[in-house]
Amino acid sequence: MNLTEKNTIRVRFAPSPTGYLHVGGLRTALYNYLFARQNNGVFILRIEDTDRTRYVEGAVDNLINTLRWAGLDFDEGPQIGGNYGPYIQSERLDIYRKYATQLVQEGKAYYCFCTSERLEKMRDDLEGSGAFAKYDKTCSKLSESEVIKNISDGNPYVIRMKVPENRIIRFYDLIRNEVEIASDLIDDQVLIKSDGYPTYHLANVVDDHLMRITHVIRGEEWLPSVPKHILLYEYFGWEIPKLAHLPLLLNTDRSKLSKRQGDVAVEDYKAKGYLKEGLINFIAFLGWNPGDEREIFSLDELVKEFSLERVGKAGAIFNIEKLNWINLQHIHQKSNEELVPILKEILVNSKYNNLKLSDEYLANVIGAMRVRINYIAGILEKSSYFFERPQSYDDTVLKKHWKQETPEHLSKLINEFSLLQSPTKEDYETALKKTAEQLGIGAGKLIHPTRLSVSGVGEGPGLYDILYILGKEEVITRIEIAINKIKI
RNA sequence: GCCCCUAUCGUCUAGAGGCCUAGGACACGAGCUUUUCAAGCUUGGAACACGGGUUCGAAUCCCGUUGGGGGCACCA
Repeated sequence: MNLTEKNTIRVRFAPSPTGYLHVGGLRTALYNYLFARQNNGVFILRIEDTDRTRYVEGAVDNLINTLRWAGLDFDEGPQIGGNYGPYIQSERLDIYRKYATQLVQEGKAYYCFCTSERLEKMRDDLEGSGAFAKYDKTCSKLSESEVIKNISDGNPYVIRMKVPENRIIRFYDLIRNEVEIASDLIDDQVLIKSDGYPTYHLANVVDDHLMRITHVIRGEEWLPSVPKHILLYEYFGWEIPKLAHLPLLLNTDRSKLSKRQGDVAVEDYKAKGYLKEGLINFIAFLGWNPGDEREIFSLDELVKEFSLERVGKAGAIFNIEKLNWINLQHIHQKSNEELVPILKEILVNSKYNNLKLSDEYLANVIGAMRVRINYIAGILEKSSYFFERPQSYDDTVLKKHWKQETPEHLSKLINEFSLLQSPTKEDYETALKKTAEQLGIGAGKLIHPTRLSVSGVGEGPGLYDILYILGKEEVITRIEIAINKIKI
């Protein structure tokens, strides 16, 4: 290992594969990524799948795909490997056992044969006494022969770490500065579970050390367990990485961001047609800002500007309206053509999946709707008439703009339209205004009923844009249908 | 219950003792534009949780209170 390698900054994102990538997880991954990239460091993905009961099939691939979609490419991890693998904890069981056994031999950990029933009862008894329900260390007093007998009898066991009494454990956090916690408040943490898998605490410390992690950047929920980790680093004689605990992402009611109160899975936002640029930009600003008034950033710009020093300490509410606005700013920065693939994917997953529409048609639709939406699926929500004929006609618009004489006016308009040869938007406009003039009425008397006829609603892009996109034949057909269907 | 973290407009935040009659953005109101709806532009209202210190001077430092969040598992 040469000097440069030795000083390389190495960070990791270490999710558990319990389903989907949470937006909070995305932000943690993002901050790690930004920190790594701006320091020419290494960004590692490690899968923490030590809880077999929560493992979800396919979750690892899903996690990786979502991370890649967001543009957060990792340098070492599952599928791509690296010098410090394997990067999936369930494939490293022998490593954890080796280190746990070492601690037992050194008297820093011990076998525990207490049943979960006994532990539960113990906690129940302690409850109400006002005390913190800590393990009573019964098994730490077992003699070596008792331990050997238990093991040879096949009694299930865990390995617990010994936590010293009366010690104040101090540590420095890059975001929170000095933090101190009394060791008496820390339980004799289980290191190896009875199923042979390690707990988070052991696996995390061992892997961070073995993978040469220099900075641990993770959610604030881990702050209270840092002392356990510090103790483990001490027991092993390892250097403690720099720590940075990020403020939490919150629901509107200020509780930790969770399902039930809106979408929390990154893939849900992707499915709605939020741009990765928009989501990343928004999420970067939940807890960080550049210190000036700029708000729209690309991933590369974030890499340049990001700094852990500027990360805030208080939790931030995930405010979808701000996301919508930021996403729109990023939509502004894309051409219609660039957005076509996103629209296509949404259509494929919609009830319009059988439609065969040209890229040109879709680009035109995007051009017409792009300032009227916040995410691409909004096009289907607000202008389904580009994909199917109106199923109904808006009642309010009907009452306001559909008069006794309207059908007659529209018939005249259809005649005028039918004369046009491959009409442009301007041709439609000219034809409509000419018809209005001949009828001796204002253009509005034709515009509103025509819009209603072709779209079924009273809002949306300019009428002539809609007519142009739909095409002459379809426009005439739709107006005819409306004349026949609408009775007042 | 105990421990830890945290506290500027409704929301995201700027602010590192005087530049603050607290700035920006989202959202909201008004206007302009537009024979629709948006977008855009202009504009308005809106906050230093409270109480004590320290200091010539505090949103900024200290202490306490209150509020909020997180953690206390053979889950991560």
